[in-house]
Amino acid sequence: MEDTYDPRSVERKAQAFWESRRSFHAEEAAGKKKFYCLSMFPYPSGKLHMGHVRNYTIGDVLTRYLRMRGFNVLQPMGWDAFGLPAENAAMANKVPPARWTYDNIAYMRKQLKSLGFALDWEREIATCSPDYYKWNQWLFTRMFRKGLAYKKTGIVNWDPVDQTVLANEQVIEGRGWRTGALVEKREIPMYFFRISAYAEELLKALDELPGWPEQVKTMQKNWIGKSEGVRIGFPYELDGKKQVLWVFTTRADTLMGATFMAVAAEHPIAESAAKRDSRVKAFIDECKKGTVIEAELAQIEKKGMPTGLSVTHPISGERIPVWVGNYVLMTYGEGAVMGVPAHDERDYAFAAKYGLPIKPVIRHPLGDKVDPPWRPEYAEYGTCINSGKYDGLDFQEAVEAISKDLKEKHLGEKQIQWRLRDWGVSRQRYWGTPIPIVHCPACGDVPVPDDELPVKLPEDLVPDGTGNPLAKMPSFYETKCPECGRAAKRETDTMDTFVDSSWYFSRYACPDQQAAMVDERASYWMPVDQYIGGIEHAILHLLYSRFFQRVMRDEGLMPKVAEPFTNLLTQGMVLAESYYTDASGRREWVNPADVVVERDAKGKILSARTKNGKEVVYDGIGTMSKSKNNGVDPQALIDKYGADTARFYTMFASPPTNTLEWSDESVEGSYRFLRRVWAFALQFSKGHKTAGQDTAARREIHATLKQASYDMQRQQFNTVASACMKILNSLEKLEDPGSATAAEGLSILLRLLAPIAPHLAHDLWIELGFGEDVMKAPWPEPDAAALEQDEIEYVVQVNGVKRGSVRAPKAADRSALELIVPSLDFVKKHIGDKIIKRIVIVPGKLINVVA
RNA sequence: GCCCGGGUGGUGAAACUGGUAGACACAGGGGACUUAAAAUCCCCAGGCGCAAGCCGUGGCGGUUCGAGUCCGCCCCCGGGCACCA
Repeated sequence: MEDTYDPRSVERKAQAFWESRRSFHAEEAAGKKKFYCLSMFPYPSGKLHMGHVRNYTIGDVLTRYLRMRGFNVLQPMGWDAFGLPAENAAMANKVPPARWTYDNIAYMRKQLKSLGFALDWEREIATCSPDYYKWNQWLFTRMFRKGLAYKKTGIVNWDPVDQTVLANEQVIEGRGWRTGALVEKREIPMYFFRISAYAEELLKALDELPGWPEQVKTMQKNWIGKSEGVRIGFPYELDGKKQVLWVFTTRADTLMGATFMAVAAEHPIAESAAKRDSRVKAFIDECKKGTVIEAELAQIEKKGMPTGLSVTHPISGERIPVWVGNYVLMTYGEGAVMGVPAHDERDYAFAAKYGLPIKPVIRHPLGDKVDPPWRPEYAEYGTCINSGKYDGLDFQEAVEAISKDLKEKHLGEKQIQWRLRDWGVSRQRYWGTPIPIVHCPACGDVPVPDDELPVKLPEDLVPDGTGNPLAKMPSFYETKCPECGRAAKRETDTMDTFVDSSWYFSRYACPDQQAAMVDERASYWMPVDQYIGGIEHAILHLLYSRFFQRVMRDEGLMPKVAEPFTNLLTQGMVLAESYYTDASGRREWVNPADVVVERDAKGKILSARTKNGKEVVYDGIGTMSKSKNNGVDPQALIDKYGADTARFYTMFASPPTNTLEWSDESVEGSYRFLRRVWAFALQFSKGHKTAGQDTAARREIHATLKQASYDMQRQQFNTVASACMKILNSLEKLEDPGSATAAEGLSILLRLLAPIAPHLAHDLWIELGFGEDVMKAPWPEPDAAALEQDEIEYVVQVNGVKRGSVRAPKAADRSALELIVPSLDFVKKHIGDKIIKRIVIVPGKLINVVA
């Protein structure tokens, strides 16, 4: 073997070995227990960033570990290849998105290969390939026929200058990112997936996912948002016609305290009021300005305007004024709420602002009155007061009584309301899956027949930022109706890229299948046993995937699989600082690698400039993203230290679920460790082999192994890496580096290291003659005999504070210890003349004397 | 604003079910080797204190023989909020 560790040649050798043996090729095998390990596929943005390296190393460590445990492992890789950045790049460089995307894929594939991930590359897929998106279209047509895909209007961000729909990301402080124009809301027809039809099942099934983090399940539960309440009708007359304004409330017990109604700007009642009252029209127009981004809407000042209309209270018969409120969402319930200012914080603020009456109807912990300022107690459940026949009822009784009375009047009944909205999938963009619908003047919306799929996306277009180029391309959209044969127009919208990522994991099982979306091989591999990806996907991607799996199940594909992911590991984000220049009024993001920062003693940034002296603005720390240009490219790291160091370091730096502020400062240490492993192996290989045993060292090594095995199972890889270091420390301290203990320790070390730094482990395993393939070696087991000890060192506390320790024979029981401890000098000293009340003993560990 | 996380030395972190706070490293200081440097090796190291000892896991309070770990309130940071992926 070489005298020094040369990662380049070690890694080349190992990768050639794996390639020549197709080591990572997975095949369905009936007898062996399968394990499908999957990391979220990357968007081919150009280069890998540290988030990818972390994500894929986590997956790789797991699969290599499970291989050693004897599982039939599948770990595939592919590309989430449709999306907005390709269009942005196209605009900037005048290169078609297809070309840009395929180039990026080629480069990133090379990077992934150089990291030595145990991936089955024979199953690679790219979602922008017609072979793949054909099945998006195929499933869409099934869903369309079943009514699971349907058309209605949706609200989008509209850039009035570029005459184009903007993604939320392209709206910066209420303005279009390219034009700077104030963004408007616009209603357009779109297709939706009826995910709401599965709301109940998606919610319930969360309870049967023990392998998912509680955190994620809670987020999904809240997102689906099941609430039980009452739908209440408030009758009114408009232009001589009797109508009813419907609201949903979870607080029907407060109905008698309703003093106003608030409707969304898009509500029909608001629109009809606008026709009569120019002030209402002006207010609604005002509401329609700005973005559709809910995070921003939630923070704007709550404003309203009376419509001049009033409705009748269904119980009391009182007249109640109807307002338009900018805080009422058309997308939740029926776009109207009843205002009960005495018992709802938002309604209170609204009523206080506009001088509307506040009528307390619930006895709260502070009494019967509601005086300013608002107190959270006002919203608590309590007994009804000032509510006529409902006085004295508690929450549940009041809801029952009121909903019963409303039902008799046909003005209400109990209802379940969901927060989850149907999934809008239409995008007015080019680089995505064409929606397979033909618009026929006679037949309406007609799905494209199976034998005409896929509707292929032309790959040579270059978008210019003024809308979807497909809509300007007659050769794409001019077609004939599949039903009547008359001239018709193809849909030019494409699908949300979340559609692509909602089922790709099943396609990996059978990427070559031309005749079907998936085949029986998917039933073998699915569900994914371990899914790994960023916590940022906790809701949308994971929920959509759970929905799609059920749609596919109900379509007869993989009939036994409802949940796509049995176990979920949510990787913490890799964060980096971001900087921009603001010279032209448009933000130009500067990569942190190109920024020189000056800090004060506390680490606060004093000034930041680019390497050529331009002042930049610090934008805080956040997730590595293409849009903020703050991704740290791992390539320099790999070039300098090799893949094993990059892998080892990312695992060592923190546990997988932690967010990680990237710093490559301490990479050196990981490299130094791998070099030391090499150096020790070299020393061992040159030394004389002896049968000598070192009991103390063996105990250390096996104790460390025991902990490392446990940590491996609970996926805490940073301490597995530490364990490798500890074992090497023990080995280096051995008096005889050729001893049997050294041989045993090395064989344990290399196997622990094999999942994390596989190239080095592979090479040394062969060089030292342990075998021909470390991946085929069994995972090491700690030897119970090596862990045996005759004496135990007890920590001794007095009143919970550590004062010393005492060695006692392993066999010493409680009464023996109780006898020894009070006579210890340091115990006597700290007890003084106090009386010992009790002695707490934690077996094998600790003794606490309480005085 | 709403929902979900996180906060431990100068830094990344460890401490599994409440039981020795800071394992393992990085950066740092000191030393050895070297003509010198790199590399390597050895030693030191939470803060205050000569020491005994005291303080210390974002802050305040609580439960407990004992709290980084459990409970309550607050502060700060990150993720998500439906068209970034």
